[in-house]
Amino acid sequence: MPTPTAARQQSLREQNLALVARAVFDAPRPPSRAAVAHHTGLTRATVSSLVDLLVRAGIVAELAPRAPKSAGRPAVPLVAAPRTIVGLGLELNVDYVAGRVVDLAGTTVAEAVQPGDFHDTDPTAALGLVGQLARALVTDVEAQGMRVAGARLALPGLVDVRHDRLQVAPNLGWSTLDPLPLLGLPDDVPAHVANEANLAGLAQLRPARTVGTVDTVDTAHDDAPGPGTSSYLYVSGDVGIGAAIVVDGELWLGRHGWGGEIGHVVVDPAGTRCRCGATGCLEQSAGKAALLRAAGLPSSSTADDLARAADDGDPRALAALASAGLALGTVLAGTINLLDLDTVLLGGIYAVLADHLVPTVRAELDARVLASPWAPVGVRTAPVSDYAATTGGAQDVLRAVVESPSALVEEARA
Amino acid sequence: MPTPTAARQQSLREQNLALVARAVFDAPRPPSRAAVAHHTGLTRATVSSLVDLLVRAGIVAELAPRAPKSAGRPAVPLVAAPRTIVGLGLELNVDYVAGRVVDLAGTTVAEAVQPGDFHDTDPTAALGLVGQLARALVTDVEAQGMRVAGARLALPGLVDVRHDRLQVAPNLGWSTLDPLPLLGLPDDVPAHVANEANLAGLAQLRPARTVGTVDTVDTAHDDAPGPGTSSYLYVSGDVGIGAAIVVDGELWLGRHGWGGEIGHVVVDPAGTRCRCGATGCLEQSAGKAALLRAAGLPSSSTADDLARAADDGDPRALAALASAGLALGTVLAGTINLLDLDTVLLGGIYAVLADHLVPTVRAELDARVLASPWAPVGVRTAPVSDYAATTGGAQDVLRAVVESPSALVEEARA
DNA sequence: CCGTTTATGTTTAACGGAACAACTAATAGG
DNA sequence: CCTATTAGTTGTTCCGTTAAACATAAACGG
Repeated sequence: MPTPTAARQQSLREQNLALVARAVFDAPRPPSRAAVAHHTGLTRATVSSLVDLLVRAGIVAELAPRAPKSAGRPAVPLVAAPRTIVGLGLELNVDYVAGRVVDLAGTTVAEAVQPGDFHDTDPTAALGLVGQLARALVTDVEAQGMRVAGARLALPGLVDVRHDRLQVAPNLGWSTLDPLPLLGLPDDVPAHVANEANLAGLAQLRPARTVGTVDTVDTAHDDAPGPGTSSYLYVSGDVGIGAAIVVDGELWLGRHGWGGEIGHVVVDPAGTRCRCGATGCLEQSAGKAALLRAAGLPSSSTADDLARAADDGDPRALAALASAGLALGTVLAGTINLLDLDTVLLGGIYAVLADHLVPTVRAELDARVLASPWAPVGVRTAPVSDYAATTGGAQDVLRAVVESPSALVEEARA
Repeated sequence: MPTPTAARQQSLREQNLALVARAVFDAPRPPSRAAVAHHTGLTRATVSSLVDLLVRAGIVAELAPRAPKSAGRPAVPLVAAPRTIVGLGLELNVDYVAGRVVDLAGTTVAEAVQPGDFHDTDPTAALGLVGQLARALVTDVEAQGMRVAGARLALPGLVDVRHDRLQVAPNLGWSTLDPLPLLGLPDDVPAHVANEANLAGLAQLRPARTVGTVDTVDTAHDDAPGPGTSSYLYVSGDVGIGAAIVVDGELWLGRHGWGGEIGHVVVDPAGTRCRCGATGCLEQSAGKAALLRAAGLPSSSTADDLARAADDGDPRALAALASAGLALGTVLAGTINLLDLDTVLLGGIYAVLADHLVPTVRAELDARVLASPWAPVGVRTAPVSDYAATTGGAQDVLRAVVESPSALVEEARA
């Protein structure tokens, strides 16, 4: 929701700074100032002036000129500045806490994971642990001269993004909680809370090009949603089932940030009772627990165990996956009928089980989506999977930086 | 999606013109230039200059100064200009064609309805009839000195808004069709096609204050969604079931404009076969035909007949409504879980049957919406009902005018 | 009755930012 | 070495907003 407010000269700067930054960030290869000018419609003069500001603010960096291949003055390639401004993504989930620091180039510059079992534990202790991990990451990267522009804490539950409050997290057994103060983050790191599946969905937008602490050659992901498909539905299966609705690169949050609770969409009104109090929720048909139970596996098994059983031809495993795929496909079809999205990305345990689920899901979508004859819905495995919410959280911080660079630009000028 | 483009000085004008126009249009009472300045954050000088342009373009009008009650120079009240720029909403439905002309003040200045049965008729003839009706309306209001800024044609089917094409309209028996050329509208009236339920949903945003061709005293609707609830889900029941997802006053269209097809969301995968080819669609549980059949009424009956039967205590009618309400509530709950909206408006036959449906729907929402303990979902009757899509279409035209007034402003200056 | 107060609306100069055009820079190719 | 070509910079102009002074029109209060 673009807050309708008075547009001043400064707004032009703001908007054009963001425009230029996006042009540099989204270009397939490092563009010159002239290329940016051509792409944005701004004049070369204006672009030069804006790029200078972005460079001084540490948002954009110049590369050494490439050996020129054609006539004319060689261009100065521009890239997203590496290791200057970074975002911090944090995640507290049922069986681990994790943090990841990502820079503007999309590189993970630091990360930390700590396994645990946080079901029914004390929120103060668990969030204190996240805070400890986060502070360690912050001091680490700040010692390397980077600046942490903000933090996002991903939680598996209903999160009121307006007030940064957790309403309820059934899988943690928590409710009504203000998590941020418990983290003890430095005051100059503005933090927000978000839903885990939402942030994980956001991470799919720009699959990291380089991973690790050393810059390496770009390894473009093949099955990454390329530019143009910046609208999709990301579905993440685990204990619960969450989703992210991403439209034109922006997350759908709804009025409070409670959007995407696909796990509690009804499959069968007469179905089994769900922890949420209702009956026949998707979670009861295609959640991890339901899957393992139907496959006859112990509840401590992993999605990999189930995948192996299915690969080995275990009939119960295959039946469980067929049934879950049907339920998932039914709900996805309804969602697509409502929202007219053209791509579904499967994440979490569904990414692991994709081989067995995708055919069923795809068939169900083809049969039930009214518009599928004219625009078939694509079903793919999500390109980013491990601790995706931390990546998404960090990227969300950086997105905010790129969308309104003037704060940093102003600061750099002083 | 705000197309990211270079911001020039002119963009400031554009944006601030729209800002001022909205401020005038949305104010509870005619505001002065100073009030607009205060509300928008612009200076009085800038507002004056912008208002002058809007007045000259025929978008805003000055009223005679009210007798002042307090000290200071009396204010000049500003209002949306009546009877200058108007929008034309057209609708072709199964049993009628209709057209409505609405001005910027929200007043219907001309309308025409012609009953008929267009099921399985020739599209060329039916659309020709709409065109005839439309041209008559245009010449009528143009003779009165008004200017038709554009037209919207509402159709009950899948409409590709990008290409103004009708993909399929099951209830009309039509498919793959470019309707606009068949209307024969004047070239200076830019027209677009849209889904009927989508436009009807848009009409709920600003219930018309005055109806008829003579300006009368404002009759504010009590159950109108006041300002602040410009986000809601509108559901329209008829032969088919359509919906409009309205967020912050804007319609959710999806990638192609096929959003809101709630009628084909699955209620019961094992249910009866639907015309769309799938099974157990909501339309088969809560559509008009299903309702009448379950109530034991002839298929030619109206919603009013059913309402009367229920009022009289007819057990079959009551059972039919209970069952439909359950199905509707289930699907709405899933929708709210996905989208986190806080209001549902019932339109079409559901408005007529509201007394019998609302309790069931509300109970289902309370039980199945995960977030309902923290933000109960409101269920209300849609304030605009008769030929709502024509009103919504006309308003959509005018919305476009207000959002980018510079075209008209430029023209007025020449 | 007339100055004072108060609020509305208009005029003026100044400022900030983008466009435009002319310029310099750096290279390939003949 | 000269020309064509492309990249980036510099100074000017134009445009829209702001800020502040000014004009206008009423109520208020002696």
